[in-house]
Amino acid sequence: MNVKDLVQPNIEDVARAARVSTATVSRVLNKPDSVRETLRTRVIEAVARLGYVPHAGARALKLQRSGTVGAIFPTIDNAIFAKAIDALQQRLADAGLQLLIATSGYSVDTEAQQAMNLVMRGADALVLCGVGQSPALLNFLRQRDLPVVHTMTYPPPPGLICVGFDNARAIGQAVRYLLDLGHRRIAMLAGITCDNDRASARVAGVRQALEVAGLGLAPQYMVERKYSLTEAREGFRVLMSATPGPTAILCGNDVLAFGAVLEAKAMGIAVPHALSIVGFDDLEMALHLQPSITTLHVPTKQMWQTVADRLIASLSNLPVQAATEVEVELVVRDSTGPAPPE
Amino acid sequence: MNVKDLVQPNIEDVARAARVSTATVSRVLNKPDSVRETLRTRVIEAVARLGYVPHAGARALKLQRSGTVGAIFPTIDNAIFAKAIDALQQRLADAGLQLLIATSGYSVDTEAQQAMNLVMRGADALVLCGVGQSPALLNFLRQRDLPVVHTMTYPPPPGLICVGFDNARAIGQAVRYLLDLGHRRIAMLAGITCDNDRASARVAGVRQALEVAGLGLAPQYMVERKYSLTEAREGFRVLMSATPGPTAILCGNDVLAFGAVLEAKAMGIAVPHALSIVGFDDLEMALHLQPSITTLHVPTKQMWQTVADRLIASLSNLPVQAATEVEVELVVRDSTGPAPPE
DNA sequence: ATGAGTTGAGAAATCGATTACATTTAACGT
DNA sequence: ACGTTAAATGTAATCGATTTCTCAACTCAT
Repeated sequence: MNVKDLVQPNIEDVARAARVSTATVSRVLNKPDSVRETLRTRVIEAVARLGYVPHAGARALKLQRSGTVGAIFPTIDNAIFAKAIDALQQRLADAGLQLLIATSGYSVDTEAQQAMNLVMRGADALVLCGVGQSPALLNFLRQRDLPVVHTMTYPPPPGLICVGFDNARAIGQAVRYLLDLGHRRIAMLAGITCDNDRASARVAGVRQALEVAGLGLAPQYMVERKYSLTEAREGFRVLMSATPGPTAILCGNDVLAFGAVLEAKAMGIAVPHALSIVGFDDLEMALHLQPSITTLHVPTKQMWQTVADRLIASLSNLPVQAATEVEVELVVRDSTGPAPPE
Repeated sequence: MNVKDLVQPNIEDVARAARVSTATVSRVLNKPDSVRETLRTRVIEAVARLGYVPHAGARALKLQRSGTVGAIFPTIDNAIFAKAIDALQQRLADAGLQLLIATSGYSVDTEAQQAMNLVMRGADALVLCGVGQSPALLNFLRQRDLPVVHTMTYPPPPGLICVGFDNARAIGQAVRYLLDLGHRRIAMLAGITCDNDRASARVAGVRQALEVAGLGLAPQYMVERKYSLTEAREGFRVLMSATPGPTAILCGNDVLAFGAVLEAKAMGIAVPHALSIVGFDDLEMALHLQPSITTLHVPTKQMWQTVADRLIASLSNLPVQAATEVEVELVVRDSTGPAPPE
């Protein structure tokens, strides 16, 4: 028992060592100004000497909040989410909040499970990607009255708090840009749309913009692949095997675009002279690859800082703007150009 | 109060709803076989109906463990760490453990702070990168008798548990390979070595291998830059401005190598004919870029699964192998070739 | 039908930190 | 020096889940 006490000192051990009550120790730690100097230094010294660290579980139990925010990402193996986590974590840390991260692997069931997990671990609020959660999960969260911020989509269904952008409208810009360049045979290398409302919205946005121009997205001009270079290259080859081949390809995100550009180079297809390629996200690499990639710039850092701000406001019981839109704009680089002559 | 009860039901609410004691509810949740069928179904039904989720804080308080493992990475904005997190998380999840992630931004002070944070949040064990932690932190962890696994380095100082590889020896392979190709003017584009024992070891490994060959690493052939494409390109230009310029460049990791290759292309330097470039890590992109990049392959997934296994063993009080080495091997691709004639 | 043995379920103590409330100490004016 | 008031500190109840200990109920052999 004596040994155990040494290993994990609790507030009582500190109190004893400083010859004060536990209440005083707690006060020194939480509102130092309410304790007189002499005792305060005694307590601080005892804390340091024993290596005391408050037990967050006990604290959460008593306070009914954990100072923790949970976020569920589809994956973290994608620079766009890595940046998101960085931005979110920093902003939350400034407000004294700790970020708990979980991944769903693009499955709504895993997402629901992870959400439960985070709630159980005491998350005071949650961040979710998109608005395509399982109804059971959304009900559960509503029932618990837990602050939730949805992201990466806009506008949200009524009742949801959301910071994001309109995926369909954003990619529509790119479609119109390609149409203006004279492209008519436009294909799409999309992400997996199942369980992913953002990927779906991007496809829908392409369809819609093409229809406005009296065109369509033929089945052989539409391929879905996972977000990896290998998958992208393979999907690209499938698209290029259509006859006639497309003169422009819109990609579901930059990873797919990188794969497309790299495979085009490997196949000896000149980009942009024979084929235009457009990405989505504007990862760092998009600027550096040769050719640099025309893509839709998402203000990731700003968006996720805003997400953090909404969370902080929610947790302070301040009024929160339900829907916030961020601007996505087309960045024209070297991977796109006029449609080749017939 | 009634409303509050509805929002966050506790075990007592469930017990009341199922007309049993709280002990029975707990038993149903933790060892279902010890409760008779009739009561068990009543409890399960009540749990589902109320949307009850056990309070992890209260549980941790009573059980004196949280089922949680903390990991501190320098950053997550680097595919190598993203992969690491994925592998670690999955393996831990299989064992019923939740991963808590924190980042240090390559600062030992932040690392120590985050470690405290994770300990406070109840982490039952910790994963740290390298062995360059602050002495204060190492003392604290030893004092608390907390299982810690160090990674990405080998061999560890006595007393530390570690899964990793010998950074100096690994990069030594690459140096000898370049020497064999006839290179004599070999430069290094290193990561920031301050507070980073892995980056330092890689530099030391290059120095050592060059000295064995009777060569050295001249100051103008050595540059440190952050792990970003923009920084890498700038650092590359600095190295190439030396006279005479190097014929081969070893990079601290693949991100730096990507930057070097991209800038070489932009500057019209032929790789590998005029200049050889070697990376470290073997990220997916290394294979796909043109030219593909010669690099040191780190078995990331395997390594991190082993880390998870060591953690799980520690937490089960099983004996744990103190030091485990994984193999790093040179993967020769298109970014390296014979030294150009004088 | 009775008692031994077995199984199932409840009552209550416990984990560590916080804080309302009670009590002590200090400060100050007269 | 004394009382009054304000500030500082202590006492003990509380948060929710687990588990030991205890007791009740049931099975089965005699």
